[in-house]
Amino acid sequence: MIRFEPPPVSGAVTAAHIHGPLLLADDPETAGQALKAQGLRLSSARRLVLEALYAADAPVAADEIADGLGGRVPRSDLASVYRNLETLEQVGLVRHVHLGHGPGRYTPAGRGCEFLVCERCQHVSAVAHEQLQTAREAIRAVTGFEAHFHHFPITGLCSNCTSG
Amino acid sequence: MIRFEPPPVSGAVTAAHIHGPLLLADDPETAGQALKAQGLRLSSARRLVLEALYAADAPVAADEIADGLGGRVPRSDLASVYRNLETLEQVGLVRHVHLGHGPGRYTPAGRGCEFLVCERCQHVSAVAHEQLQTAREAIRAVTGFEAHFHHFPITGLCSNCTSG
DNA sequence: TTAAATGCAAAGCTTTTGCAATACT
DNA sequence: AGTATTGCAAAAGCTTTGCATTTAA
Repeated sequence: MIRFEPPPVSGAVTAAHIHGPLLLADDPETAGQALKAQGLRLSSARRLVLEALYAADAPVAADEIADGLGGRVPRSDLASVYRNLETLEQVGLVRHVHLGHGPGRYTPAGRGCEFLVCERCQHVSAVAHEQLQTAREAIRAVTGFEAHFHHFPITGLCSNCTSG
Repeated sequence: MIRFEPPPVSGAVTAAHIHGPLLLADDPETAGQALKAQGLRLSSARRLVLEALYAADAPVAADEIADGLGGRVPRSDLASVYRNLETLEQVGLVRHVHLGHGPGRYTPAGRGCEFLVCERCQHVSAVAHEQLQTAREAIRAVTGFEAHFHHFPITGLCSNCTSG
């Protein structure tokens, strides 16, 4: 295994994000209570972000939340959305992923799934965390690395695109 | 396995990049000849980008190339660097990856390695393509998905950070 | 009451695009 | 000679920051 030092030059890779313990909340209300339990305020802007995250059936971008998710929730200020997403992520209620180029996407944390993105058809699917256990062990055996598959998806070809 | 449609809303995930066949060139000169063999011109700006890519020992960002890699090669225009990196990638001579937040990073293609990034210490390491074969098979068995691990790194904890 | 959070505006960073001038073949 | 490519400048897309005002506790 080749080892690189962390990229040396300007614009070096920054900490992707800090993984604290994740909080499992099944709905915006529970998540809101968890927020308060952390000593943070549950403002209407935050409630709104939580509602949007739980209303969506897939990870959403900040500007989609600010735009009110196409009418499903009230619109709000983009900068506040970003700030609140960051706060929620620090507290462990929200997780943010990159599914390709374009904006980062946010989703409630604690749901224990990882994403697969097809390079050919761009289809995004999700696998339960445990389903990747064998793969994780294989990687660990060979590299000593404990793979999480959080934050970035596994890219490749979906079953449709390999068989076709 | 849960399936999502491709994210529906504005700013949808865009094609990460198109994987044509990769070209293996061991040095900038060979790569340059491969370029010409494709009917493309080998300009001095392109030569420069190739030199920078091969001079670096890890994937580099476009602006680092434009800045002359800290004096190791002549400086050049950032927009042209981006355009040339895209051209080189289309031809299969260059591959571009994301190792974290911050700018994308570029590296000669055809070297057959994938990247591991530690979430705790941000250390970047590279594994030979074949070393991940077992992991790929495990993923395929469970999900039907053919994992490539190109483009995005595997994130998690390096052996240093798990044992510590 | 008062510190935390908001909303607006402006800036920052990465990447793309338009276009007249240049240089590769 | 003719066209691909360049270099500059400007814009576009995503995210962060400053600051006066509002609001949750």
